[in-house]
Amino acid sequence: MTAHDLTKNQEMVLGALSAADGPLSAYTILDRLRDRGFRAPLQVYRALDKLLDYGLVHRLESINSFVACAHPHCHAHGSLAFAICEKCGQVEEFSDATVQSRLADWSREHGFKPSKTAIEIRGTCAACLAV
Amino acid sequence: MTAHDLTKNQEMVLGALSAADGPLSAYTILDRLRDRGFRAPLQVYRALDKLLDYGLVHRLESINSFVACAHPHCHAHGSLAFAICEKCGQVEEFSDATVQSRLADWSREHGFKPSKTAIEIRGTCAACLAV
DNA sequence: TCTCCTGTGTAATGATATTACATTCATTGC
DNA sequence: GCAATGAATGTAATATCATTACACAGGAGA
Ligand SMILES: [Zn+2]
Ligand SMILES: [Zn+2]
Ligand SMILES: [Zn+2]
Ligand SMILES: [Zn+2]
Repeated sequence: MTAHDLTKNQEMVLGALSAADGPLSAYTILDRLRDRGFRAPLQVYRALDKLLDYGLVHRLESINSFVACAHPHCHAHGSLAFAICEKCGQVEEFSDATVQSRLADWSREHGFKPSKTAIEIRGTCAACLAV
Repeated sequence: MTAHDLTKNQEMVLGALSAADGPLSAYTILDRLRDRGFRAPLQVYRALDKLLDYGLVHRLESINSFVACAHPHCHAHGSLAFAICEKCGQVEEFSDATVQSRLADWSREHGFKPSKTAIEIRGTCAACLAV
């Protein structure tokens, strides 16, 4: 895993996501970077595209948001799973080898060639349940 | 499972989804029902909300679309999975007990209370690979 | 230098989803 | 029957998310 050489915009977008305590929408990222020169959604989306390619950022399909990878140095990213708290917005990123292999089995058995898998559990996190 | 008494709008939306050969976006449904009196997105979204409640329709988070349940009579809908072909748009709905239980395990171990789970594999289906 | 490729800036547009408010309709209790 | 209630509907406006189109800037290599 080579350290990617990020451009200025990519650095800023990744910085915004890393600084956040939860996932951000593209437009929220834009707002947070306005005083650093960002003006248009496309600047954010273009940077996100690359960061997604590099595996430094993940997209949460069910909430149209993006989150910095929790384990960017570990390349073991097969099909990831996310637990998303609907109360506080916190996200836990995890992966489960059994889940991955079961889904891979299904794909093989059905002649389906997977390209990208989304596993997202929405609910309430332990901290919010404890309140 | 009691047969739900669908309203006129709900019937029409479900009908449009059932007649389609793949998932439809809310606005596509709207277009297909314009000559049956539909005028505004909200008419579609309201019907979809109920149909989702009843389990007659599923939402595909990763493509912002909706699909009629493939097994509406079988109530075994725990956490479903979908394989979505990016070439032809066909969707296969399935469920895997092992996947479900592994995700339930993770949730229990982390004190996370799940409410809705999305498992969506995008890729290329057997038919499209065969071309 | 010329060309190619990547990244960037900007405006406009397209696509998806919700809020707000008024109205209609069936059900229930009197 | 008739008022009260709650569910469903109609419509407009707005909010949110994402892409297309086009012009320009800079670096790498022929
Ligand atoms: Zn990650
Ligand atoms: Zn929480
Ligand atoms: Zn189903
Ligand atoms: Zn296909």
